[in-house]
Amino acid sequence: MSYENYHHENLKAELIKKGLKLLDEEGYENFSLRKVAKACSVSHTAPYRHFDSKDDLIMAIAIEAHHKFNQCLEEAVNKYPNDNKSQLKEMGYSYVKFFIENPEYLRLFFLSDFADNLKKMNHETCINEEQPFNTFYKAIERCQSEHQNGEGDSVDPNALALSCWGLVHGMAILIAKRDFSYAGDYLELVRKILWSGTFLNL
Amino acid sequence: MSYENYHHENLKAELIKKGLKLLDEEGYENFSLRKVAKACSVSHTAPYRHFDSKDDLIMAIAIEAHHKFNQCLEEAVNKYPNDNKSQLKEMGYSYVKFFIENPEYLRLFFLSDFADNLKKMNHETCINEEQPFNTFYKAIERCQSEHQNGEGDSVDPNALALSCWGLVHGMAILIAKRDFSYAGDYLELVRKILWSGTFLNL
DNA sequence: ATTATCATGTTAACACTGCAAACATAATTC
DNA sequence: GAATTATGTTTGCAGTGTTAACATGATAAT
Repeated sequence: MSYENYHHENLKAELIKKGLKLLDEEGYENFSLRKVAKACSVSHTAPYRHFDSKDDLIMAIAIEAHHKFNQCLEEAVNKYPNDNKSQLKEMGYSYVKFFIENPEYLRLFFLSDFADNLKKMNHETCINEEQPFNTFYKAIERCQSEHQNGEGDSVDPNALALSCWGLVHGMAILIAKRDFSYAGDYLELVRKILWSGTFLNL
Repeated sequence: MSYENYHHENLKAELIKKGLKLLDEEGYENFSLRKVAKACSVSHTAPYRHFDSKDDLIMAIAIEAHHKFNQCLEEAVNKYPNDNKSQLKEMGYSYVKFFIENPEYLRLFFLSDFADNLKKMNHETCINEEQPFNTFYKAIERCQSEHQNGEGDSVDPNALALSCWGLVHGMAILIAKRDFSYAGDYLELVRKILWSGTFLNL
């Protein structure tokens, strides 16, 4: 009993898809609801049947993008099923690579106003998405416990997590935004840093 | 022969000042030329006598903010006139502290579209501002040369610079944007990380 | 000194934006 | 079959960046 084209079959999904594309192509500042609507061949207020506001649509787009990101990180983990340290290094590498390949996601993930809203919302609704970095965080925790077993010296777990995460996060941003200029292959440089023996005490 | 109030004495400076304040108070997304103009008690097109566009004004504001930032970093350097490593650590600390205290500058510095424009512009005009991180970068170079003298092992200078800068940059962003949640004193944690003996091979 | 020019402001108008209200019609429920 | 819901359109408003036409204070040229 398929009603092909009720009005638009599945406008909500298409808005997200075309929105993500628009964001990629024209940048965050040039993103507009009306353009997305036009891309879907629909009136400029139609999106309001599916999203409360512009930020609401952007949030949906961001969640979609987060899925890609999480998938990317999980693939890295699966490469080394039994080696926590290698997992973390590979994830750090994928982390940087992801934002080099999708620089527009940086703004989408971290620096739009909605980012705060996303945090609030998820507290109430979908806990799954609350920490898009769950995978990353867990790997750090695993390394922490492993490391603490090894020696008596108490390494502050928070310090380890922050420095670990901060390093890849910072490198990703510096490279993606081209604030750090380097003649060679950036990803190779990152790989060298992460795989060096002294990387963050690991 | 001072003509107090030709029309406005020094509107350009006031636009930058009030603009910076507006940016601080209402955030990047809520910043508008018309609000700045109103804050200066002037018509909404008056800014166009001093700035080509909205981005042009924002850029001027950003340069102003960069001055504050550079000053902050230089003060850190001056604390340890003869100790390169301590300089770098203190700068890293100030780096993070600055963005914790001025979170709105994160967007202004790194994630607005204008950031790219700023880079282009400075290539042509004011080279001084091209690298707002000159101070930071130089300190890294000094540490590099010092370290390389010590041992024969060749530490890739680029790797050292990227990991060093990336670490503080990433921590600053994670903390300022509250992506990294921690019960204690963030700055104390950062201090611990930077002053730990194994910090980035230094 | 008068005149022309420049600097700095204002007002009017345009296209674009997010958003709300009133309306239309397909789909679903009772 | 009637009432209700879901999804779309049209209309309208306030706010935005930007341009053009105009006014006038300040400065330079003659």
